[in-house]
Amino acid sequence: MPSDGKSGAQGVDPEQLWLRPAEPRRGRRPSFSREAIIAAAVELADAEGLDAVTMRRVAAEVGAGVMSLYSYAPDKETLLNLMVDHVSGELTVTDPPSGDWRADLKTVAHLQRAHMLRHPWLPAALSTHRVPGPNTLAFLEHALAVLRPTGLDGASKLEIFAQITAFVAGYVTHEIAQAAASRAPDRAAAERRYLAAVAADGRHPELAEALSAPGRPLTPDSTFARFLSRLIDGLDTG
Amino acid sequence: MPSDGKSGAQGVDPEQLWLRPAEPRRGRRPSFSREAIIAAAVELADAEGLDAVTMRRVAAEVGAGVMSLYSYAPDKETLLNLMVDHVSGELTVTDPPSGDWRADLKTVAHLQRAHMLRHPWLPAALSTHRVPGPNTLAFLEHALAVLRPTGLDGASKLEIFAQITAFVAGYVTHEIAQAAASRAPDRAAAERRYLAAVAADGRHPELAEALSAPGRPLTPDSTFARFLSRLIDGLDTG
DNA sequence: TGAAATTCTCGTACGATGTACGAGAATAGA
DNA sequence: TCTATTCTCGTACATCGTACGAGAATTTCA
Repeated sequence: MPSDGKSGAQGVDPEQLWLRPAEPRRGRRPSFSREAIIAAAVELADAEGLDAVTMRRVAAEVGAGVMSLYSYAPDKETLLNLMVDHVSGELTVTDPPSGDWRADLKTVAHLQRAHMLRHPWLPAALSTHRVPGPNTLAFLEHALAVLRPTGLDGASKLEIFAQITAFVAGYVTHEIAQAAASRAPDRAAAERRYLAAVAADGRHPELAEALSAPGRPLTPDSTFARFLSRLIDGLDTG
Repeated sequence: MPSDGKSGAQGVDPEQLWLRPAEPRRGRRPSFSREAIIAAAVELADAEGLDAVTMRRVAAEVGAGVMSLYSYAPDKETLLNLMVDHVSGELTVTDPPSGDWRADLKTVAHLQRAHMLRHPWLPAALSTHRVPGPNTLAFLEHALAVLRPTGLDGASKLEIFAQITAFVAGYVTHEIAQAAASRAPDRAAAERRYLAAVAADGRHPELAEALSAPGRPLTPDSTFARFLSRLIDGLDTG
């Protein structure tokens, strides 16, 4: 499924990427498949993070030469887009909207959060690679259906979906950083010591008090639900 | 202001970074300054984006050899942290909290948005480099003072500030992407054509309708204010 | 049945990046 | 003046994305 797809500007051309028919019935048959390459890249990212996804490592994983990858994706940025849409295939929604659009929208966001926690590289990849593929569009279609009862116009519905997604990505990014910090106790302790030192300098009384009276520790689940409710319950139709 | 600062784990050690006294009164005197290096890096990022900030280019800008930079910052990640805190110096707040903490918190968020629009690389840098320096902590101190009337505990106040910051960063990221798209008309047109093609395939009726009935175009300013209000007005003290 | 056209494979090579190393220059205290 | 300390920076290396082009596989056409 190769092609040269000349593109004048920078970035990824969605038409070249997603609307390409599978025509070539001549010439040497492909030894690999786009699917296998994407799957290998996703596996790498899941296991070792986005930085581990190099063309060389992906090629080694599928047993191909490095440059063979370029027959299946014109460049790495495209490969990242393909990865994002690939995992978005897990976001399949079976239930039709219930009619309670706020509840449905919260379900959408919870699905997204679980999805991003399963693929921790997603928030970072999403922030730079935003060419929606078929799986992403299927999920968008569902979100728009959920928002139908609001009677809002198209631009508003799209904006709400984009903002919810951005919110979830931001939240999960933060959540993952916290979790990583607690898995590196040395670093977390160093940060606590640093903040304590700052709080003790007398010029940060509010910080000092906040650190000395922390209150009950917050769980990511309930905090997420709380912020999400605030955001969604505040949405008004019209 | 150099040092070797051995750090066992990965990442940046906040104590080594921000709590270092200026002791060395022996040996060759520095030819440059941390300030000048950071300023040059920020200038580069403002003008050409984060990718333009390479050690070589920063060094050239300051008139130093590449490796001289490493006397002022142990590695590039540290330099990015320094850049973030450097520009956060612009976030100085003079007015004390008014007592209307919701209004004050909205002002905080609007300050952050203006700040990030002035330094479009900030959201990306923030998502990976989160070791708060003195300027960041000063702003945090102000935010905590703003939240005092809520009577919330420390962890909740810190969480609210983190979430507001994440929300603003997410919003501005999106806003910048939109603006960049409208500055690359070819790409925007290609994306529109692509979405129109998808909408015409019959399997995306909601998307088709959303695109055909877009409604009044949304301005970033008012959309931001609207989402922010939803988020903040929904916060309850208790 | 060739010959030509097409398509995929992948070794080699190039420019860019972050930074380790260590020799040399400058400064301070003895 | 000697020695310890601190900063400067040329060289070198591993790693990255990917351009190039020769060779292998397969189809189409004469």
